[in-house]
Amino acid sequence: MSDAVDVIVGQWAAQRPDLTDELWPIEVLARIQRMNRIIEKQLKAFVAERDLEVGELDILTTLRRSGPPYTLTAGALIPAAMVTSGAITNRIDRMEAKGLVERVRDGQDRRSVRVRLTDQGREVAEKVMAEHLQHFASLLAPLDRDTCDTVASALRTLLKSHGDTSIG
Amino acid sequence: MSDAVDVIVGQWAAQRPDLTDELWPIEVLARIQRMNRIIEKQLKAFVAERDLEVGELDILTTLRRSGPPYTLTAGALIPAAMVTSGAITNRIDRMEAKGLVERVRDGQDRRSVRVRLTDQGREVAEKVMAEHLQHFASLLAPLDRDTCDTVASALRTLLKSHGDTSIG
DNA sequence: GTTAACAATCTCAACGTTGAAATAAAATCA
DNA sequence: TGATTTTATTTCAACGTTGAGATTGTTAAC
Repeated sequence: MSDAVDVIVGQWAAQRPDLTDELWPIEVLARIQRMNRIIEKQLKAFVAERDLEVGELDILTTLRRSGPPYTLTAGALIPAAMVTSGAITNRIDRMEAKGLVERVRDGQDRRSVRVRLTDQGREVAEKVMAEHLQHFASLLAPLDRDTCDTVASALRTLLKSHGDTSIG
Repeated sequence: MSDAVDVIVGQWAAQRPDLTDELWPIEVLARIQRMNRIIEKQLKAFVAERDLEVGELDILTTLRRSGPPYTLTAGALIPAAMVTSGAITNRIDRMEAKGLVERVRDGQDRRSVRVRLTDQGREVAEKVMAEHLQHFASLLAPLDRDTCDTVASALRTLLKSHGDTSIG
């Protein structure tokens, strides 16, 4: 059976037979793009039920998994989230208003802003992360673990080749 | 060697050992998300060199691969692009201003808008698509064809399970 | 043939991100 | 010390998308 990308590739093969041998990258990359849209849509619904935004969940989990004292500089959050500095400032603003994080000026380097999970923020993070993992698992239901491992490994190779090797 | 997602998973395993067995979905889904950001960034640079937007390339290629007369209704473009109707309207507006497409009112159903590639639009599509495929291939350089096929197959299964089986 | 239900597109305000410029602090060097 | 460069964050206008509602046209029911 075919998915939407099979249809796309089939149309190209019919329209431009000369390109048939060069369509294979679409099979991978277009599927990553389409799957990403599905993930984002699912994630949006998931966080909406918990009064969060997708970007806020991102900050929440990044701070939680960094371990005590659940504090990172704004700058460290940029590569972790793969967004620009302006987006991080906005997210912290919103989360600070919600009481999930607080800004702490660094005594050593007053240019830096240390973003710290509040007690409430940590509570939310603990609860949401467990649910988030179950939700994520359900999205992968049709694949067995071996297949997931194979895909993960290939994507790791790809990400490394594009320099996505560190988050700080 | 490890990528950014390995670091993330490692942090979680250290912080929440009780969740260790449930982290595997991250290995796949976080990598899809991060790879998607890289694809989008690459694509943005690619189209910028050609005076296009990513969404415009999407419309351009969708119309081209639909075959003569290179015409689809606005509604048909929605599932193809996986965006909302408002986004399609905006894209068509911009592309019409650039002379890449034209709106043709359907004589049969005057609610419908048929979006047609202009001659210029088709010329751009032909040229850009070949370059686009080469660019896409270069993004997958570190993977061999068998691996690509395996990943594509797994993602196809995933997409089908989420109902992404048709584009119109 | 009129009314109601449905369908396709457009409108528009709200939203989050980008990217460049501004601000402010620290580090480097003369 | 003072001047310059570098670093960290914030600001802000522009941009594209979303999602709800408005608009316009079609189909179905009576």
